[in-house]
Amino acid sequence: MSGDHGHGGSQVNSGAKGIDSHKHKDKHKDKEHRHKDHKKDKEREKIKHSNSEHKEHAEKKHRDKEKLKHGDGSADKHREKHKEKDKDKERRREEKIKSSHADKPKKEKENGYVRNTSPAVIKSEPEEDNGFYPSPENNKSFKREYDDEEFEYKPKKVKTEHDKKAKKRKHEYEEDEEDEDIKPKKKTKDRKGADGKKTKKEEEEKWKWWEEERYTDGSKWRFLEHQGPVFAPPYEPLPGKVKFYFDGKPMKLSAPAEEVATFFSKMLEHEYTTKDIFRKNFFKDWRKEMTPEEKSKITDLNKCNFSEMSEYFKAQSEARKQMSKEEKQKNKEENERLLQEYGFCIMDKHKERIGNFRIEPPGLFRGRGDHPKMGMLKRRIRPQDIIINCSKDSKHPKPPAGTKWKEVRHDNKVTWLASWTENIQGSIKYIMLNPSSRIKGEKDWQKYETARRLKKCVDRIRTQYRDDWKSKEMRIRQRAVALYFIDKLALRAGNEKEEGETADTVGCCSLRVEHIKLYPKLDEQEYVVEFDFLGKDSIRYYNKIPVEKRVFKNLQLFLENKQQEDDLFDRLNTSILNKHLQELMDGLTAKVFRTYNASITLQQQLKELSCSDDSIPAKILSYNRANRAVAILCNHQRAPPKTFEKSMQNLQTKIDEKQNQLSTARKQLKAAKAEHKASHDDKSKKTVEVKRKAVQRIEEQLMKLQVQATDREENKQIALGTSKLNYLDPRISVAWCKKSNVPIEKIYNKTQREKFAWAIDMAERDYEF
DNA sequence: CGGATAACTTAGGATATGCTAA
DNA sequence: TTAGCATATCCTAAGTTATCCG
Repeated sequence: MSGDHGHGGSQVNSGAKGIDSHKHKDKHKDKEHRHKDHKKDKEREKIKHSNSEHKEHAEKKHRDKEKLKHGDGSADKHREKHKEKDKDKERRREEKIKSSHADKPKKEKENGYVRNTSPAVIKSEPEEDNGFYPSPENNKSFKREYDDEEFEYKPKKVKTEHDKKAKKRKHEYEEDEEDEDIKPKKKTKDRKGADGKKTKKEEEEKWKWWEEERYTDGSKWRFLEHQGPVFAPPYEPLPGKVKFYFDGKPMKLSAPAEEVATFFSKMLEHEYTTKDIFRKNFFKDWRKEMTPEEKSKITDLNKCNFSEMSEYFKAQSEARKQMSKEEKQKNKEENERLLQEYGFCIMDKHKERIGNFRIEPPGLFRGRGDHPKMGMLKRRIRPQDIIINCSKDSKHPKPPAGTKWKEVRHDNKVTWLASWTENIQGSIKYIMLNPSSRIKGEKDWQKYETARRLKKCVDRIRTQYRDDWKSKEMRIRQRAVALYFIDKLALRAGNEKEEGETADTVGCCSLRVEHIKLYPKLDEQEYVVEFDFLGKDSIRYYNKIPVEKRVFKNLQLFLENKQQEDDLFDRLNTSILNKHLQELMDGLTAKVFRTYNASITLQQQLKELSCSDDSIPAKILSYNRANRAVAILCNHQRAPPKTFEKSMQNLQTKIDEKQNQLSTARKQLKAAKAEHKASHDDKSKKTVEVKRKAVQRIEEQLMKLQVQATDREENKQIALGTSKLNYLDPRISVAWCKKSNVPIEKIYNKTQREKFAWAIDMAERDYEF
């Protein structure tokens, strides 16, 4: 059954990224489309969905698209609408908060692997909701018990007393409280100074959240205190000597206009400042910042000369590089101070690192790929734009002097500390914790547990979707073929996107006719499908893959009577797909397949490639190759580093040198041997040994270099980081390290070890995904 | 029920840091 | 000691998914 599902790597023939990755650009030239029409279209589509024939459906969709090309360019309407929406949002949010206390959890989703939560228990919750479900079968163990096979865990006894205390303690969570949770820290403190190895001790005593019980009521924390975000530094006007010229004449700009001009000048080197859309968007937004006089004068971007500004910033960054050691040190210390002050929060008695405590500075928006909004002004975020989230009983962060927060709320059903609405897409941005935090780690762990549950039923699911290829219902067939692609090719789900708001990219469900080509016969193979589309981040996915006859026939059917720009799966979207998946397995969604296939591939490949008597570098090469197979499967590409050729050359030079060294050493060894044969004395014997050792050492070094070269070459266009960080169950890697006697540091750097601390701590050598 | 959207994960490139060889 | 490069970290855009709401 699963024979069809090897993800060895060769099947993915990734196309070159970069230059050609944005080639689909002019497809939907006229992107000036309007909300209103769109709405109507959607309404019409509703009806369609329920009863129209497939053929009609496709045609209609197409017609609708055509229609979209004649809009009234109602940008203002659009904006107005946005405002109203914003107000609406806020109102809803308020209501939500108010009612959130009454809200009982609907589903015990928070712990995907906690499956046996009984409703009876929910009802019997005490008034003072402490967030844990009392477990009937209490265990005395301090460790959270989890069973790899069953994905259950039994919470230890709830300590209500403990929790009340926490509330009383309010602002004082000094480490010297008698609380058992923080005792270890106290010990550390005591030892400081007296013990030279204090940092090591501290690390040993890091909090093991994975040995504690989790919240099962949907709350994310009990107590949250932080300092609020760090704002972008205010704009510093240019020195008078740095001038901007319009139409050859110097012109002093007002501060707001000047600031926006500097954004542009800093990007002058980049190719995209030459792009029409970029320039158009920039100029439009820039003019909004100008005084009426400026506006009337500066009428044409082409007559603007930013070069002095550009030179000035180049010089500045050069100067920064040339800074003396002391200055650099000073900078570093300042950064460290900021980090210490704002980079941490207290969540439930533990100090946790914040991921992004700095507010995004203003600048020009650069979307990826062919983005219709590139060049627009990303406005400066002020305190009155920020919503703070913290617990009621915490010391609330202070807004900068003379300012106010937009709102301070206390919503413990979410994990963010602060949020604001960004002005380009109107989406919300958040300040959240670092991946090493409990709240992120638990979620990550849970993600892999869900994937492991998929492992257990994937055969059943595969059987089913193969069966569904034969369904008499079009929607079922489409669903089944899409799922097959998601499973076999690790495609993303592919939500619909609003045209004109973002780059034109697709995933599985949003594939269009133009993205695939069918070849009944290609070279030696039958039933080949060629994929060519831009996926997330406008990274090109290019792949030719033989599929089963039935899939092929279905695809032909789906394509009937459709235009290039019609949806391949016109009866499917991510919502339908995920609903179906949910029925197949609790917690199953499209992306779980990516996680599952990535992790299982790593495990398989490691088994296949590893050789126990390889040297460490060779083992690491094997690991990287296994990792690479996953990266190729998931299409994690990167632009070849600018210095790639050079660095390869350097490495080759080193190899050549090493080879010379080796032959010299070998000659010397030979000579020494001859010498020894002649004289048979102790001294010459020793020399032989020394020389032999030298040869061995150089051989090893050479091998290491060669391995490194291979690795680097193979990695030219492949990014390993994304899969390592997001798709590969870290316990597989940890177990492999233990089995292979490879130090974990060779696989995970410091940050990664912090993120995966839970896995490093709990996975044994025999761990199986 | 479907569209909108809040919340959160995943993503590649840019920039900073720090190590090594000259 | 420092330039040059490799690696780590930062940054924030772009996805997915569940839920909300009319």
